[in-house]
Amino acid sequence: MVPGSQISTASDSVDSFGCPLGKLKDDQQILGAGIKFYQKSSHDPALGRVETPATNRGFLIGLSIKAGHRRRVFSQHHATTHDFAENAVYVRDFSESYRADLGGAFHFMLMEITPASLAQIAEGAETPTVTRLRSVSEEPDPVLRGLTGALFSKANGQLHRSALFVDQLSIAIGIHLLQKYGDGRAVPTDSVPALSRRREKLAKDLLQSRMDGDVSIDEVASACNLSRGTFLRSFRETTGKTPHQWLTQQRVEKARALLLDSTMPLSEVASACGFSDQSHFTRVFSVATGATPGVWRRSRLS
DNA sequence: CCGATTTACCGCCATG
DNA sequence: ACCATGGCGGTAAATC
Repeated sequence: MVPGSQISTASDSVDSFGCPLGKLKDDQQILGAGIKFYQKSSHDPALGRVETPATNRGFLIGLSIKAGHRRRVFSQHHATTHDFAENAVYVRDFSESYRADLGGAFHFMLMEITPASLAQIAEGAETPTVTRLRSVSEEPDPVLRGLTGALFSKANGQLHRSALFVDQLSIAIGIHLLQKYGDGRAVPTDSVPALSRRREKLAKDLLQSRMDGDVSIDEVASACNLSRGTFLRSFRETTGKTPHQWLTQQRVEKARALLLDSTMPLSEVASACGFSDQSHFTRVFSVATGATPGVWRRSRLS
C-alpha cells in the first residue's frame, strides 16, 4: 500500500495544474501515501492564467505560505477575487473546471488527493468515512502549515527521503484534511439517516430566518417532525456541520458581502447579520476568515 | 428517544 | 467615534 517516496523536478511548459512552469522559481514534488505534495513558488508578479478542465483527479488543497498572493477566479457568470493571507487554505474539486488569473508573489504547498485515498485514510483512522472535501477559500490553517512544513523540511540541506517519514506524515496530513475539510455526506450509513431534501431546506430556511428573528433548535427540529436528537444527527450527516456552525457560516458570508458593498460601521454589520455585539462579531469573523473585519475590508478595497 | 452531562456560544462589559 | 482583544457568567446546543 505504500508507494514510497520520490522527489522529482518537472520541466515541461505547463505543470499539472495548468501553471506556466517557466515562471516558477521553485517546484518540488513528494509522493506520499495517497497524497501528492508539491511546493511551488515564484516571485514573478504576473504569473498569468491558470486553467484546468474538469477531471476525476479528486481534490486539490492549496496552502499559501506567504501573504500577498491574489487571484481572480472565473466561473460561469462572474468572477471573484481572493487575497491569500499567510497560511490561508483553499480546497477545490477537480471535477469542476477552473480558470483563474494569478497575481502577486506565489509560494504554495499543494496537495492532491483522490476520493479513494480519502476513504482509505478514513478507514484506517476510524473516522467517519468521507470521500469528499468541501470547497473552501481562504481559511487559515496553521496546523496544516506545520505538517507540510515538516514534510518539506530539510535535513543536512536535503529533503527527507525516508519513505517511512514521508508516508507517516502524509497519513497524518490526510487525517487532518478529513477532519477539517471533510464533508460528512456521501456515505450510506443507514444507522444515521440523512435529512430528506425537503427537511433540509425547511431546516435551513428556518435557521436563516434566525439572522434577525429568533428560532430555537427545538422549534426547527419539531418543524421537521423529528426529535431534537435525531435532527441534530441527521443534520450533521447531510451537511457535515452542526446547525450552529452552519448558521455561523451563513452569517459570516453575509457579513463579507456587507463589508464589501456598504460602508456600514462594523457594529451595524454585526447586528444586520445576527450578531448582537461588535466584539463578538469580530471574534467570530476572525476565526472564520483569518482576519479581523476591519483589516479584511481594507484589504479588499484596493 | 429521553434525560443527564459536557461543551460552545452568546451577549455584556472593560480596556487600549 | 470606531475597532480589536479579552474576561466572565448564563444558557442553548451538542454529545453521551
